Amino acid sequence: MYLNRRPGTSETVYDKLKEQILHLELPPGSAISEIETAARYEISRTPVRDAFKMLEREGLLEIRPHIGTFVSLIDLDMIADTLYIREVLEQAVFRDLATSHDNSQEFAVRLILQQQKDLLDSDLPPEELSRAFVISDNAFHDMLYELAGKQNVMRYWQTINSQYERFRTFLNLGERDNLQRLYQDHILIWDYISGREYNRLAERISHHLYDGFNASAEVVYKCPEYFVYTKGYPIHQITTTDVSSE
Amino acid sequence: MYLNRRPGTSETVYDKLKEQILHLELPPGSAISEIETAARYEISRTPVRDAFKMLEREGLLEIRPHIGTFVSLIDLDMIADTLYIREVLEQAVFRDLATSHDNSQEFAVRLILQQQKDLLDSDLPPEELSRAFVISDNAFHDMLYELAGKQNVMRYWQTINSQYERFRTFLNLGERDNLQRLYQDHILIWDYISGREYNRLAERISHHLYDGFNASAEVVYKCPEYFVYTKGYPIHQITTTDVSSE
DNA sequence: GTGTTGACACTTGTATACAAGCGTGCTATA
DNA sequence: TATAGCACGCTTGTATACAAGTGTCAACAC
Repeated sequence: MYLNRRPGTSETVYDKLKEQILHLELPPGSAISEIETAARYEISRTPVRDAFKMLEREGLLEIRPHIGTFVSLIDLDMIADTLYIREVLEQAVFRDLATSHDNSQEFAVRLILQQQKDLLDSDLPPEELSRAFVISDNAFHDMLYELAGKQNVMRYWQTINSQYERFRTFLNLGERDNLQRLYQDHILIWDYISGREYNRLAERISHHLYDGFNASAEVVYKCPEYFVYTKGYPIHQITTTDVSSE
Repeated sequence: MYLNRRPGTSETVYDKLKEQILHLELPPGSAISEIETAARYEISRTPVRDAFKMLEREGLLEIRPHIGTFVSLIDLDMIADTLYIREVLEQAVFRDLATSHDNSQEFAVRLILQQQKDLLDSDLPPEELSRAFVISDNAFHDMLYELAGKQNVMRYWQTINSQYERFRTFLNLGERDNLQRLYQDHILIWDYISGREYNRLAERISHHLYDGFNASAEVVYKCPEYFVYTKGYPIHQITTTDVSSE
């Protein structure tokens, strides 16, 4: 796709903004101005505009000409589609890996799994723990894709992954039990790959991906203004118009 | 992802440039200047730069700061990965469609297939024929994704599809036989969906996608300077350096 | 009191001037 | 003649001024 070029001003701003959006420090729906951002980083509007355009294409910003730029709402229907894509791809890639892998790859994988166990046994504060675990979680999946020789598949997927990533930081607010379940899933997934148990593998991958998503209803209701449904109906009535005529 | 906004200057330039790149009117490797492009469309550099940045993120342009901007080479390894992704996704989506569909959808699909038959029976010049057929081909696949309720999956895929699209215009230079085979595949694919013949369906999808790609070696050799391999080795030695020391 | 209208402040879109970096080719020198 | 060095022209990157469109709100007419 696109090579990582040397860190330019645009890229720096892009990275910082993206991190803030993904960590919900810039909450969905909030306004974000070019001029203000430029002033904050003490640069001109041009690189800020570049960064905004990139974030718009990833679906993280919504630029309304002559009106303003806003952090996009989290589209749950879009996340469902994204998860479907990942489910299908991951089942195929991991299946390929199970077919082709040899035991020489065991060590690298076990290393990451041990790291995750150590994290869970540590006494890190919830927020720090979840951040560290998400990183290690991604490393685990990256590793398996790489072992299967399908790094680019992972890379492609990441270009549409931003929405899901943001949703996940919303979920993982220190729920150590969830992280524990993810870790157990990782163990199982690797065991099934090693043992070439294709059916159980596919089933566990699906479960692993949708687990957090399906259990998200309650937490979504806590911040309904962050979310939107593209296909279906919003979870609460927009209150700007009167509905008495109905 | 990102909504289609009203046609702005940037988007217009983007569309025109993309079409030229995809149709190889701007050949891979050729230089393309911001100033020159701006002059050609009688606009300033700013919207041109926006368009360039977008095309860069799609992998169609390569912007080398302070050196120049070039139409990217066609990366055959990347295309292979893209095809893999499409193969996996399409097998899953079409399988879902086969499971859920009812006969009310028959008419719309048959309409497109009839259109393709008419195209093949017509006496259009090769280039026009292949262009029209590619459009109808995409419509066929779009339709099936839509019937399966997975429009977004198709949309996601299209964001990484540009490379393959460009490669396909390179292949389809009036090879009526190839188009005939594609049409036959479409007939079979729809028959297998209707008949819920899952295994044959998956097999035919793979065959359908890789058919043209695998038969491409000879045509690639005709324009080796258009192509590049990311993972493997180039198809011909770069002649800028002497290899006598080996 | 209510509805309309227009000025204003703010946004992003566009144009342009300037800065910075790279490559080429000429030139001077050994 | 060969080579080192420098100047120039080209590129994209950045900053900034201006254009154009939108929403707000206050003033005014009814």
